[in-house]
Amino acid sequence: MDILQIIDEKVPAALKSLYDIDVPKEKLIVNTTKKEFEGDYTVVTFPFARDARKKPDQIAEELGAYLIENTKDFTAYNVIKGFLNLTVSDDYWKHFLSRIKEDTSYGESPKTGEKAMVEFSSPNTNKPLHLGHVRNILLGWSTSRILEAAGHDVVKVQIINDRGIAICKSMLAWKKFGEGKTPESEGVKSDHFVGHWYVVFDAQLRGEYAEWQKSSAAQQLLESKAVKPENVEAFFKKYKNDYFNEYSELGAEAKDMLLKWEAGDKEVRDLWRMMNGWVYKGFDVTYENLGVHFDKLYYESNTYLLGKDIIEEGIENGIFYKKDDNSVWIDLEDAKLDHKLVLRSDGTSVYMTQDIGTAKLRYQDFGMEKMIYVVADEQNHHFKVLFEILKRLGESFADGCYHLNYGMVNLPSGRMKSREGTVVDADDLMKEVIQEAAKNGEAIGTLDGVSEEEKQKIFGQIGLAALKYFIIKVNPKKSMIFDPSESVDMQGQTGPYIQNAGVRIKSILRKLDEVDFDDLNGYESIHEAEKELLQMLHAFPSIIKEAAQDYDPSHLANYCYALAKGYHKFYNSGLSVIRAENQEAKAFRKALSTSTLNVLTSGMGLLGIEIPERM
RNA sequence: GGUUCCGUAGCUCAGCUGGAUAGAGCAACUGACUUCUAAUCAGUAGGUCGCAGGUUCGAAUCCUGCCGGAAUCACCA
Repeated sequence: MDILQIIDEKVPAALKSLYDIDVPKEKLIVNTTKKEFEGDYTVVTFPFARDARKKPDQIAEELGAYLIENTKDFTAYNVIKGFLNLTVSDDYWKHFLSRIKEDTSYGESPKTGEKAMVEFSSPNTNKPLHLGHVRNILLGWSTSRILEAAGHDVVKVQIINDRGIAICKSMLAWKKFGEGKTPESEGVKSDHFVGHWYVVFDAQLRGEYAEWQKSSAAQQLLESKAVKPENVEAFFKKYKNDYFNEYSELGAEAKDMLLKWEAGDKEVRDLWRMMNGWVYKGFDVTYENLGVHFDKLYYESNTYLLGKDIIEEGIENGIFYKKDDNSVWIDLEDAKLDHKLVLRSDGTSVYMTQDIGTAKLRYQDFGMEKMIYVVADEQNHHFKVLFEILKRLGESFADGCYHLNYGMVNLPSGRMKSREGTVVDADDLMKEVIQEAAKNGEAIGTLDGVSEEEKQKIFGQIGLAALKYFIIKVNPKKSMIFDPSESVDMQGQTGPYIQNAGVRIKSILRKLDEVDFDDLNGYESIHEAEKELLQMLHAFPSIIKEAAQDYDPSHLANYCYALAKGYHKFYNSGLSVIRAENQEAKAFRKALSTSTLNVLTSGMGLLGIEIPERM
């Protein structure tokens, strides 16, 4: 039985027997004992003092004595200022180690049968993926894996924003200026090729806008708005969107294209299919390189009309109301969310309408109990409203909806801006970290005998580990500063550091001769470095549960680092595995090393990080 | 202005439902490789946990108010 369960049961029983008091669960605080004190687990006795009408020190003393007396799993205790430090028997630890040493699924919970859907990535199809997507994808992917490990059935989906004005801009620019060029003809990765035309469009538009600013129409506008000369520049900067909609020729053409698309115009649809095809082909490569995939893709072009019928129905049920101008709203004031428009006065839908419809469609497709949206925190409000509406519509999964919001990724120089060309491209980024890993690897020279192909694979694993870990170790809620030079760090609290612990173990296991695992039961006196590892290994299942419950992979990332650090420490502590003092020690340390490797492999695997054979 | 999130070492971050003297990494400095992979380890130095109150045996953690930063509050997507 799990030692923490034993404490959970025995301590209340002891208090009942000693003082005839009943302690509620939340008053029982158990921590791992701090390094500077003797013991493994600590019970805090302050919360019992009032009911027991005794001093904490005395309670701790009596409780400790009782536990030693009545359980075989504790061998010693000490009391310091109301803290009862318990020492767990070596036998318990040896049994624990025997149990997990060959269990590669250690840490996973049994299947709950509960179905969870995770939506992540969900890019627009007008340009390649960038650093912001990378954070999103890594969060979504690892959260999916963690939920699986916690026993859920997980469906990984994305909604691809494949229609709208943005893609029309790329399409229009290619049509006008592309001269029939293709990704193949230019030798460019196909999503980057499409992104190029988006940039071209913006450049053309800016040129057109600059010209227009000198026109009489522009001057008239300035006069009518009474813009002062010193404010002209700022005014035009802000006015750009209005210009696009009201004056721009290119804007008119793009909007015309969008209308034609909606009308199903064959030429526009063909162009759209071709350019989106290019984008998907490029995305596939990026996803593959990142090591992620999806179970089901939803396309906005198929879902953007969904939800209208739900709104119509909701009007009849009094959930929505219609204004005089025919627009449809929902009153969410009692949920402190104001009123929200769900259908425009011309009857067309907005984002919210579509999301309501898509949610329902997904429920029809999969019948999930949980629905996790991995979307940046700029949309917090949107999701609050969405979930509230789903609740009022009586959707069964509404309570299981969760917005996994994460903060923006900024550069040391500030926000990424596409206009200023500071957007960090996902493909470039991966290439850079892998190059850095290769540079370091060649310098260290540990792979000198390895084939070139194998080397490239390993450098890829190391580089990606550095990048992924750098991003995933940060609490999602926090906006993060992404310093490219730090993201390629391979020392200290990094992915490669953790990989290195695993690689060390693999190297030892390769060289280790046959050992009878049963011998570990005869091992005497577990050392401190070994004990620390055991305690950390012991905590693994609860770390996964916690990460799943909080939808926070960073817990797991930090845990993996602590475990790797523990192993490096053990490794350097003079306790040799191969040259262990006897067979018992060898068996014990082999089991300890194997277990650590298994947990590192599982834990890092849940983060989407592999541990290479050597490095 | 309303709402939400954030503020911990020079920098990047941990710190679980309140628990012992607030921890890591980077950068700086000192040491350890004919050793089981030194992408490692041991050590030195670095702090008014934004500020002020409150709750209590105990607060970085919970509550309130300020200060500073971010996001959002569209008949945009």
